[in-house]
Amino acid sequence: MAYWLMKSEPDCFSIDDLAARPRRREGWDGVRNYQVRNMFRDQMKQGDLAFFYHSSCAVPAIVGIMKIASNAYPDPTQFDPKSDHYDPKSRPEEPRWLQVDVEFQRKLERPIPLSELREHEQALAGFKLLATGNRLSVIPVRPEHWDYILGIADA
DNA sequence: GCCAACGTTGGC
DNA sequence: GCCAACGTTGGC
Repeated sequence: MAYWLMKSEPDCFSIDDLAARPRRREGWDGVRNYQVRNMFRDQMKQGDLAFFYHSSCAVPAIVGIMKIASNAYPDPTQFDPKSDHYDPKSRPEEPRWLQVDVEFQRKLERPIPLSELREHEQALAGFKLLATGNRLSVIPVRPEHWDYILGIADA
């Protein structure tokens, strides 16, 4: 089983929004980045766990945990002309973009701000969230980093 | 295949 | 709102 971090702007979709969904599940749609698409397709599996990260907001932070509730499948918004994520170049018989379903697990005891994670640079060496210029909305998390971050949350 | 221009992300 | 970093596009 693998661990991940997935970003969302809370003004758009927050962890509370996920917790309020029927069955606490939602499709993680709208990803339009090939690297993330490939991670969905090749590496992410149902049953994996992911941190929910709030980005582009007053206090960017890891706020909770969700479970990957499906394997990758075509993102329906790419075929919807009314969607902000519509991609006219993608064809249903050859979908370009994938999504997974996610299911709320729990919030952390407290949000762990990015600024606080940076104080643990040494323990979290190699964690791509802390790399400058990182813009991927889905990031793999090494098991030891996952455990370490949970330790910060409990402290 | 190169690379300049442009658009987007996301922290601050 | 600014700007650095990065991805994508398109001309050649």
